[in-house]
Amino acid sequence: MAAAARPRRSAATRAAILAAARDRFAADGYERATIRAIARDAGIDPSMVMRYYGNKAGLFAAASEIEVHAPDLTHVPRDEAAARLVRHFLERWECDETLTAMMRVGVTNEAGAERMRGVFAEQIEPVLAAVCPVPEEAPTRAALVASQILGMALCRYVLHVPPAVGLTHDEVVAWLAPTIQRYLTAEHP
Amino acid sequence: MAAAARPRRSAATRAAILAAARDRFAADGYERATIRAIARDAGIDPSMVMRYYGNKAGLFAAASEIEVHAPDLTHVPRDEAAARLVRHFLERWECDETLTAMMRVGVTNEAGAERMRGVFAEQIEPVLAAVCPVPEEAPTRAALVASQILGMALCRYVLHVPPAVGLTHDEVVAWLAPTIQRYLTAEHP
DNA sequence: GTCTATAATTCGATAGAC
DNA sequence: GTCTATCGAATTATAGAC
Repeated sequence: MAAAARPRRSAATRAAILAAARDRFAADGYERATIRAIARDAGIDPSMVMRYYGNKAGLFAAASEIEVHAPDLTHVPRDEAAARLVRHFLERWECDETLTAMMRVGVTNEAGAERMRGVFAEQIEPVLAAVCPVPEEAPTRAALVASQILGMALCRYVLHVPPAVGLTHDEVVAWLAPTIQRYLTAEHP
Repeated sequence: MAAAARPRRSAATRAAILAAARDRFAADGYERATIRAIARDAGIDPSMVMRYYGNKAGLFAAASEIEVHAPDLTHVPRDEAAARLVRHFLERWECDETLTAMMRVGVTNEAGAERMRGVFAEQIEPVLAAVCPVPEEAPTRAALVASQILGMALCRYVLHVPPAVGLTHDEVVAWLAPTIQRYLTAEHP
């Protein structure tokens, strides 16, 4: 018991804070998610949040690190790329509420919007550019793809529009994939 | 000087409050748009807002009365309906910031989300149902249409994703209309 | 490393004078 | 009909004890 005698729980505490922050930001958005509530959820004192993350903005920045993990489409048959993409985002969205948090904050907070633009530019655009016939059209095509995928996520996971919620994964894929496919590879209209 | 002697400015004040509220809700969302700031913009005292609208929720309810004015599609050639719809919403969105306010609030506030679902059910669904071949498919098709239109509005007017902002009206219509047209009338996949 | 206590703001809402 | 004054509650953030 020389070195690790006293349990240093800082790592665990940090993780608990982050998890609670993601929950709260996802559920309430930036303004209504209070440090106090996050600390209560994490079972620690509000001042610990400040100690570890400086301030509320810093906490959000840490809690909203997004890894979209967009699938590599270069080795997918061209006519299956869109379906693969749609299914990926459905599953991604449903297993990680950070995406909902990012949406909630991105809509009401300029820093959040900037973060979403960053995710788009660094994680979405490059993946789609890899399968885009004309490179200089990639940003536009990626924005179109994003508009449809984010729009479905908005209706389904944030606004809870009943007919959008009621669709199965297969139905969403069947409806959206042809759209995405066209945005990806169809001739510029 | 019997009846209307003293200038009763209540109507003008009410209108000024509403206009300022729409601005603030659109710019800041529900939580950050304060009654004090709205009153300052309107050039009156904060207590007037309370007097006229009871509380903040009442003010938002009044400020977010939405009339989408979706065009009647029953007399439009079937293959032009989608383009008409897309162009209508582009123009509508750019001339009335209430729509942006509704989006900002709908994403972070349950009352706002309920209002958006109401607009969808009462103003969007019926218009699309009128041109939907199979009536019972109307809600699903309307939700798909909404997902694409709201998604583009989100990227373009709220998140300001550069490639989405850079598109002209004609380009947006050219890209989105075939999508909407398929959601409206194509055979259920 | 954790918590108590509190400073400094800011907000929604109310009471009442004019 | 409009404004002044203010209450009570909630927030972020800090200082410091243990």
